Amino acid sequence: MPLAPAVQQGRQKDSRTAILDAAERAFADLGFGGASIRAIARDADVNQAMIHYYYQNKDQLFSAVVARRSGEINTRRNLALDALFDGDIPTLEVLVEALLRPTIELGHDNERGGDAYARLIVSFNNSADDRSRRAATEHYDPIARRSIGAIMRVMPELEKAAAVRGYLFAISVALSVMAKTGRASRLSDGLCDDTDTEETVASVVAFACAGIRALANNKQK
Amino acid sequence: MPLAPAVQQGRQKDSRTAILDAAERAFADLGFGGASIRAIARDADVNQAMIHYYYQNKDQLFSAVVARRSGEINTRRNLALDALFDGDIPTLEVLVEALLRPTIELGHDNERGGDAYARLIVSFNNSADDRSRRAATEHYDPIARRSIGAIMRVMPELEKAAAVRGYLFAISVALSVMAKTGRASRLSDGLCDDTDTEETVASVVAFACAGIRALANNKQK
DNA sequence: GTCTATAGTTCGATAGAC
DNA sequence: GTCTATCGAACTATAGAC
Repeated sequence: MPLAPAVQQGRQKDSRTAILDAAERAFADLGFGGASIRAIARDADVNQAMIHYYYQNKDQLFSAVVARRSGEINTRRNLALDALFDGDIPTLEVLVEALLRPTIELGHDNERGGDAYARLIVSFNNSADDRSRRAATEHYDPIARRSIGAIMRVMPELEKAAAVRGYLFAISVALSVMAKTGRASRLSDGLCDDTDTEETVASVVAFACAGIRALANNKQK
Repeated sequence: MPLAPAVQQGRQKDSRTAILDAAERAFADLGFGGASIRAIARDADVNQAMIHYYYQNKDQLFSAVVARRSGEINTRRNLALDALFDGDIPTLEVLVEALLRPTIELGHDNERGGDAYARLIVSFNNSADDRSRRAATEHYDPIARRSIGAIMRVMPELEKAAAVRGYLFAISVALSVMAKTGRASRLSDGLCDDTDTEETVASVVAFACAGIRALANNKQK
């Protein structure tokens, strides 16, 4: 009796996500160049040739890893922005929390491997090679533009250059918090462990909002 | 007539720094795993075997790259801290600027290759592999502890956990500014190019100080 | 879809001549 | 110190059987 198509499809999907999960960890921990398809296949418990069958080559595998996560973050952010601006203009705190929460929560979701993607996004967000630039531009520039526009609506006195800076500064803080691996607790001798998601969100939001307001007062040029 | 020792020594030193410069660019652009000793040797215009002769292996070459820059930053930061606390307690703005300026200025010093090191430091500061952790712990934890202590002296009402967070947030903003490669100007349609070092320092300092003060008001736990 | 086998590169590191 | 030559291992990607 041949395998039912449903079962085959189920196994396909499992293999595909197992590959993405393993690739995400590998790219995050070893970088694109340091990660090897062989090791990813071993980690995902699939045959090496399957990775080429599903994703053709290493570059497209990398793209698939980024696309999966950015899609989720962008969807959540866009929904939050839609909801925020359908009535009164929200406060800066509410807006910034809506922007940063999806990112920080994903980074704290270790069960789903969010910690690995956190390190990965920090890496390509700060790298200058073509592959990294493409990932950032393609997957994150549109939502960045919309977010900057939202900040300017909430704080009309902020010049555009300051709003861009404020957004980038806030995101960099949120990303580094996502990717931090024991550095906070090491430096504080265990006093500050960053495990508590709500406490982390509150700290980052407070820090970023005060910073953005300071950029409004601190006249540039 | 044999070569004079002075000439030989001069060439040695040039080769060593040429290797470090090329390695810094390679590690920053391609990651540790993606960089190859062969390509570094080609870029530095030295024989491949010379890299092993001077630095034994890839890991020790990486260490040497990090040590060269961190030594400079740490020296400048320690001198600044010594000077700041020999009389009255400085303001938070003065302290934060003293902490961040060496880092930001190095990142803007493209002629000396500081932009490459900027990307490199962001990379290992946010990575979880042993090599990156070792680089961060060994070269930057001591000055980080001293800096956190200084922040607490300037703001006695700040709890230690908040001071640690404030320091890490401020550093992450400064580092991401160093490493940013056209993203600010792309998102602002050229309005904000981050070429002006003084303007950048002023923005980051204003943002970070306001953020740290907000952490003091925002009672944790 | 799944696998083996392998072609074709490139890598880090070393040995040894000069 | 500087170089060539090379070993042995790892890599990406593909061809082709089932």
